Amino acid sequence: MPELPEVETVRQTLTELLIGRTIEDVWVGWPAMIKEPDDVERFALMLTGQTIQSIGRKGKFLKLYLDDCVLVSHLRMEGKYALKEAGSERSKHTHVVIRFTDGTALHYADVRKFGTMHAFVKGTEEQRPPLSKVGPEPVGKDRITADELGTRLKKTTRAVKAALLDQSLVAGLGNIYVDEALFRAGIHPAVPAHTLPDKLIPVLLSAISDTLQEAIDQGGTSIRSYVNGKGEMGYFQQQLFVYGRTGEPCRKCGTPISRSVVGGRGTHTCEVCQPNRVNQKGEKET
DNA sequence: AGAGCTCCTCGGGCGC
DNA sequence: TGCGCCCGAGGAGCTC
Repeated sequence: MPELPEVETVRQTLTELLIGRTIEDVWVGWPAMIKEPDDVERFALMLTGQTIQSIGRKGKFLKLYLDDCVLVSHLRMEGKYALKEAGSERSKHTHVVIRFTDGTALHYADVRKFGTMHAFVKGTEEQRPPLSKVGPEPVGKDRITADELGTRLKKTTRAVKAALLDQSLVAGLGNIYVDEALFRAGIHPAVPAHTLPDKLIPVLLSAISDTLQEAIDQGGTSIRSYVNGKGEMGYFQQQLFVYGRTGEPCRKCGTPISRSVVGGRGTHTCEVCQPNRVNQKGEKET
């Protein structure tokens, strides 16, 4: 499932593959995934004749910059891009095909049909949803500061995991990396965000940033079906501490990894390495 | 503010 | 063993 590191890897591979290609026409087989403009014909018309200039990313959104417009794409659970020869057969789950003038075509496939695409006139995209709602980046030179992260976490009583999954609080974390980052920080996912001690905030930010950057360096995590724009798998799944390791020994202390539900999401923890402060006070059982 | 529902398909687990 | 059913997986937008 693509989170920030997978989207960043896709951004890098699509950059290699697509820059300079000019769109001949656009086929849409599942109109519901086109969110802007609301008319699919106009969506296709906006892209036709445009040349891909560069590809950016904001949180988990890809931004394909064309001459006059920007294509904003979210892969959600299982969205995938692949560059093919013109005339290549569409798979059962291919919902958008962008044909280029040079005889190649970009296929977008998505088994669950959860992915979305928006096309905006260039320059308006950051002011409009969905990009206007995306919070600060957790990696890179412009990443959120520990002070800012602390301020934001103080404002909510939700479980820290639920808060970190909120893309408007901080961008890019999904279910895999939030569990991994909280393990590395030694913080239990169910701890209410506003109760986190100040001294733990920089520890948490480093854990988030390091986890995501290491995953980017490994080409992402291939848990279900993720591949980058070239069809290659990632390797970070080999470094996971807790995600998907229910019952297996903790890599730090040997305690079996537990599974619970926090904020409605399957959650993986080492109950020894990640003490639940609420439990320690005896106020609430997990 | 935040919990709960919705979208969607597949595959795993279960019962017979 | 084989078939068919049900439910869980989950990001983000929506409602209440």
